[in-house]
Amino acid sequence: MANENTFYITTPIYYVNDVPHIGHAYTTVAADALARYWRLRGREVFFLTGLDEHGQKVQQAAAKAGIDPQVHCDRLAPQFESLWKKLNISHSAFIRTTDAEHKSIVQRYLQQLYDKELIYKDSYTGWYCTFDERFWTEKDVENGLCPDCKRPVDKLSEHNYFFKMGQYQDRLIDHIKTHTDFIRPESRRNEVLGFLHTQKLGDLSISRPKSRLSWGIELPFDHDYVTYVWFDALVNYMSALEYLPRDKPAGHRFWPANVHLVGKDILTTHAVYWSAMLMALDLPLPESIFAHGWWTVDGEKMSKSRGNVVDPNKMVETYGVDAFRYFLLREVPFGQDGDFSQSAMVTRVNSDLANGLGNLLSRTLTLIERTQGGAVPAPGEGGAAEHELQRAALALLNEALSSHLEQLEFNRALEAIWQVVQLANQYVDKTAPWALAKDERNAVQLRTVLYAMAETLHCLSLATYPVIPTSAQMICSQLGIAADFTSPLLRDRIEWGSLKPGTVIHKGTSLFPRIE
RNA sequence: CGCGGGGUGGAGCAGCCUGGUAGCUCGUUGGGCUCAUAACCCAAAGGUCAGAGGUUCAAAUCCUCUCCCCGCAACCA
Repeated sequence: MANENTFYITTPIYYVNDVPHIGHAYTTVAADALARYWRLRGREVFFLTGLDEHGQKVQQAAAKAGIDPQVHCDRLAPQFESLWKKLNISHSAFIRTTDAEHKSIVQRYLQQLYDKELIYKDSYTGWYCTFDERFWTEKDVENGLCPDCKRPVDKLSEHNYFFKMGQYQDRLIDHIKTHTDFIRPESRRNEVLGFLHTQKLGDLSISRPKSRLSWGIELPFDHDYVTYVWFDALVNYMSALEYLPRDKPAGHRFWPANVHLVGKDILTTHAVYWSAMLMALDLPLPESIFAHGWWTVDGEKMSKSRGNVVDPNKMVETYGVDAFRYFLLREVPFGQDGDFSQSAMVTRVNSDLANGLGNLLSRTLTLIERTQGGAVPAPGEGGAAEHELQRAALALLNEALSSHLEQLEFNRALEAIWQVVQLANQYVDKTAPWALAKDERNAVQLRTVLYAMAETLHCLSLATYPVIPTSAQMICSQLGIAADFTSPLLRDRIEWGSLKPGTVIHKGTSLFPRIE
């Protein structure tokens, strides 16, 4: 059972040789929103992301550039680190599989399994493409041709080490059946179950001979081999805990992880391989593996050859970091595929952010500035309209967080939060503070309305912080509230009335400028 | 017959499990307001819920068949 005071969330480690795209940004932003949320709730959060730096492609790319693979990795790693900075990602640690500590931990695990006779040597036969320097399975090969480069492949045998994964099939099925949240969303869970029910789970080839691939972690029990991706990469979720948390020795209190966020393409890897590995190592399985969907671009699959890869750096520069973060999490149910387009992006930003939340803040501040000398007024008793706004806003916001955000239903959470924006706008329209301001006899009523507007925004800042942290902070500072979002402001439910009358506002630049 | 998901106003979706006036966002049209980022608020138009058959007093919702789209089908991040 995971610790109730901690929260451990991971993204996959991204392949260092890749150019960061919208998919990388998506997973990482989602993880960040959850990490920020649980910190606000008062949990101790460990949020891990990082890089997978071994393997064929890195070795080849480095060779081509005539440099050492490690130097190659060191040159590429910053493009991810700088993107995370740009996207305002609050990860606790950044692991690289070439870290010396990671390598030795991987070796320790491999040795453990070898000693338990869960790893054995056997011959591996497959279809080998000399050009791509990789094996293909029977099914991949079409008419004896490499599916990638279309050159003829050869049937080749080589010795390799295998992990006895097959024996965990029944335990896996049982675990997935008895832990309904283990694989999410449910459709993916059914897929994995279907896969495990209809096929015989085989053992897993976990090594490559150095003669073919040298850029990897050497097997501790055979120096002629390196371990292939699985142990190297998946173990990062455990190894990081040993050397990256500030108080290293206690790092393991974060295990089992609360959520591994993954793309749907690597679900089997996590749900089946990683789980079997953990079982073999007698370690608890993660609480939950959540597979999100893919983004298409203008209705088409994103690919280098199509040249339609979305660069998150550009999105941040064009639309702003929070607008991009908001779009990613609002546009599509997490778990389903979605489509990205500039026009959808612009529509979202303008109607939800600029016209909605941004404009609400703007009209509130202007009214307070003009009629109250720039200080949040003390409210009067308040009537039915105020009570209804307060009740509905608190209900919606708390519901959005505790039942939607916590369930990774980001789009629903944001939808519910934005209903509050609409309610507030309706309230303003109905109470017409600009009209109240014309007659001194309505002064109390006016103050009540303005306070309600400001306090609604204050509540909104708390609820939106996980997704749009910079803007939430900005709402508070413009309202004159000294909110420290790094402290557990949300330890309890969002409550009404903590905004102090007399607070001096600081109307600044537009929260979200309209995009024309 | 490999397993699974889906086809709902112009666009994107919810509703289907637990049958009973078809809902949301964007867009369109008309009106209101003027505090606000030409934003906000109200209203209207627009759907035989892929097709056919069946169960039922009643079906988008349950059953059967057909057509179309999409995932999964492991050692490919």
